[in-house]
Amino acid sequence: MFSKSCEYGIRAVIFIVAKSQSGQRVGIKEICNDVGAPEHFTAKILQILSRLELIRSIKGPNGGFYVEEDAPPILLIDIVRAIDGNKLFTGCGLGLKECSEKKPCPIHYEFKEIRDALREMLANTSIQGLTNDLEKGLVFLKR
Amino acid sequence: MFSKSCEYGIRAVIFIVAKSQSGQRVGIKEICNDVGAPEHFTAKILQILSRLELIRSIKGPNGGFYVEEDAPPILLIDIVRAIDGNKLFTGCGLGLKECSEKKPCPIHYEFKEIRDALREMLANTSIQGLTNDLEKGLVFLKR
DNA sequence: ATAATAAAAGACCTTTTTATCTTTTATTAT
DNA sequence: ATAATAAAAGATAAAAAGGTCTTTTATTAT
Repeated sequence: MFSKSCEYGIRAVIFIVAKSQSGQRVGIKEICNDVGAPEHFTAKILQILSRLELIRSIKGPNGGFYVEEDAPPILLIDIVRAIDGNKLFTGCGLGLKECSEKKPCPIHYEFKEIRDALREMLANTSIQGLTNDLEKGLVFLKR
Repeated sequence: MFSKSCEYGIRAVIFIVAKSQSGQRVGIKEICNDVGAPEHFTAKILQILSRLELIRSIKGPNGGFYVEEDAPPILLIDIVRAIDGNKLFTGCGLGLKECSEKKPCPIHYEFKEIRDALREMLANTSIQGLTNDLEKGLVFLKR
């Protein structure tokens, strides 16, 4: 469904947000250890998110990744869009270049429903909301 | 969402079923022309479906691909399973190896809903049902 | 039997994705 | 200023997905 990049990205951001809520910055090493992701690969993904200012980073000692206290919630869809683009939400289910209400592919309407439900879900789910369960140990990020 | 293989496979089978309904067999060339798919690549996909007996093929002059009149409906999920496997229906949204009700990832439940809806849709949609709209020109397979 | 046709199979190539290793840049503490 | 730290950036490599080309096998019509 999502690319590896996106999976790592989401997992990393969940971890970063969780740590930020207790006021800590986290280094890429710790992130990748705790989230089970390849370090340099994930670093690049976080760079993208950092450039888009979805997350923040600071270099040097005591540096690391974090999100600001008063930052608006990060939505899953923000991360997916940033990393995988929005072909997932707009592309044809059968891979046709031209596929629309006017010239639909055979599964256009069936597929649209699923896609819309997915987009809705991603647009309504904030990372901040997910970290609660994580801290309660109800939910896991590794393995 | 689906792999290219799967997209080509579905498109090809829709075309084959449509032709079969008017009693014609179709060669791989005609299929790929009409469906806009790479020939040899698609041929291999159809071989897989043929081995699984989702579709039939006959070699030699007047040969080609077809489905039998009285064959049970081919469901989208049959094709997806045959080509992409069922990771789409069982895999974790965040790519965790271990992710279940007992040890859920942070988006386990949200993701499950979408995935189930997708599976349901694929399990309830038959190729035979899709070809009607195709013949009526309501729906398209190329471009 | 022979030639023609069409799928099956195999070898190979290209592109994209995923992953690693190295160097550079920015920041901090000493 | 210097050394240490940590992200950013760049180069390279491995793996997977996507795609092409050639040969083989089965079938049919002549």
